[in-house]
Amino acid sequence: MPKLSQTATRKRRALPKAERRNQLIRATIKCIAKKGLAATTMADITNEADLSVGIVNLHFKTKEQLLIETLRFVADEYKEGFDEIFANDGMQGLEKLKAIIDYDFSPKIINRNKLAVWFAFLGEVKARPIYQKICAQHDDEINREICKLFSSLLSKNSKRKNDFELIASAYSALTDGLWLDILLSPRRSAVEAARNAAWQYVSGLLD
Amino acid sequence: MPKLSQTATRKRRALPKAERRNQLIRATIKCIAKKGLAATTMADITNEADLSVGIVNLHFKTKEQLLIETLRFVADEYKEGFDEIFANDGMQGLEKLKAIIDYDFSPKIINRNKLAVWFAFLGEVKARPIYQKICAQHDDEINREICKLFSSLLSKNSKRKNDFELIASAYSALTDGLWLDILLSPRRSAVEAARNAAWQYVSGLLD
DNA sequence: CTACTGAATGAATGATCATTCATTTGTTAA
DNA sequence: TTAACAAATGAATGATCATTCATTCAGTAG
Repeated sequence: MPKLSQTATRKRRALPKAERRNQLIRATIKCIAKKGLAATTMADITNEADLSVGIVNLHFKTKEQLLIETLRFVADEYKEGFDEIFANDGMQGLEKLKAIIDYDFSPKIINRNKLAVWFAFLGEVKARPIYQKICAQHDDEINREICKLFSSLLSKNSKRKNDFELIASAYSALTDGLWLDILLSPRRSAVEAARNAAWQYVSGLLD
Repeated sequence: MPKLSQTATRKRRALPKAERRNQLIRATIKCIAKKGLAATTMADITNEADLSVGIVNLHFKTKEQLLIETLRFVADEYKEGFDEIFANDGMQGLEKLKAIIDYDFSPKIINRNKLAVWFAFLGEVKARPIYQKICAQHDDEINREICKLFSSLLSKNSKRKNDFELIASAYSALTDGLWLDILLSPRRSAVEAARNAAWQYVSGLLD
């Protein structure tokens, strides 16, 4: 029986592969947030994780692979929470949209480290098709869901009935832009203001 | 009287300092768009400019300095066009806002190379205060102007009279998000759709 | 034409960094 | 307990890259 946990874990303890990988990914997130994508080295990451330099190449073939899986980790994590809301049949229409907005500006998502990682990778997208692919995959699915949601919400509104695609993409863009805002100016008030701005946009559409 | 100009410029021709600097900045923009911020080397830049490796350190002290001035170049260029519109007293209120939207999605601004550069630097902002400072400076001024504009536009609308700050920041975030969208998915239709989305947001506020 | 100035060059340098792999050590099955 | 395995280590390696600076050369003044 291994007694892991708090108690002065000795060095060199072997961990299940999945755990080590997660540990390294978490360290990578911290490093990218602290030093930027361009400047984080393997040594930074393994120091942060308190492990030896060779370990990344053991669990991920290369640095590039670790970076890719780090991006995937952040993207998947967002998507999971999103899917959970969408799969909840207890909520309908406006209620569901409200839940999405709450989620998008909840502490789980508005974590400056993860925002920094997300935008660090986005910044390289034009040059690295693989990053683009990872980001685009989720974006497409999310956009489809948001589109459906607005389509049903607006079906009764004769004036905006047919604009739901435009509105859905504006909504997504607004969210991205507000996240960027929060990353750029981390005032305490920014998150609340951003949530209000998103909500105001939505409620403005529905009256 | 020096006779510079067109005629079959031989190699090694000395150029006014400002011209060389611009040439190097333009080359840097191309390289960042092509290879990403993390991967562009001095050699890439000087190759692109068809000059020797030593020249960056001659005209800019360091690579970092060149990068900073490249960011400033892109930021200043946007700001200049923006200021021109705002300084034009021939336009008022809604007309001015329309001009801003047209500008924000005009070919001059929607240039994928420059968008790529812009977001590449934004992606490093959390780690590099100097980039953050350059971006924030313009953003603040622009936000103030947009705020004033919405304030006057909404003054007659009793329902939204007091929301102009929230609306202004939502508008700016929307624009950023739409730019990011265009960078990520360079469909031909994206620019038109983005302009429409921005315009729809604004017109929705005013009725 | 000659001498002078300073812009431009690019080979050389030294620093940084990802990756490798022989060795060490923890874990587990027998 | 021991043998076999697998995880982890970190010194060594080689590649990449920013920066330097002695040299070359274009342009200009005398």
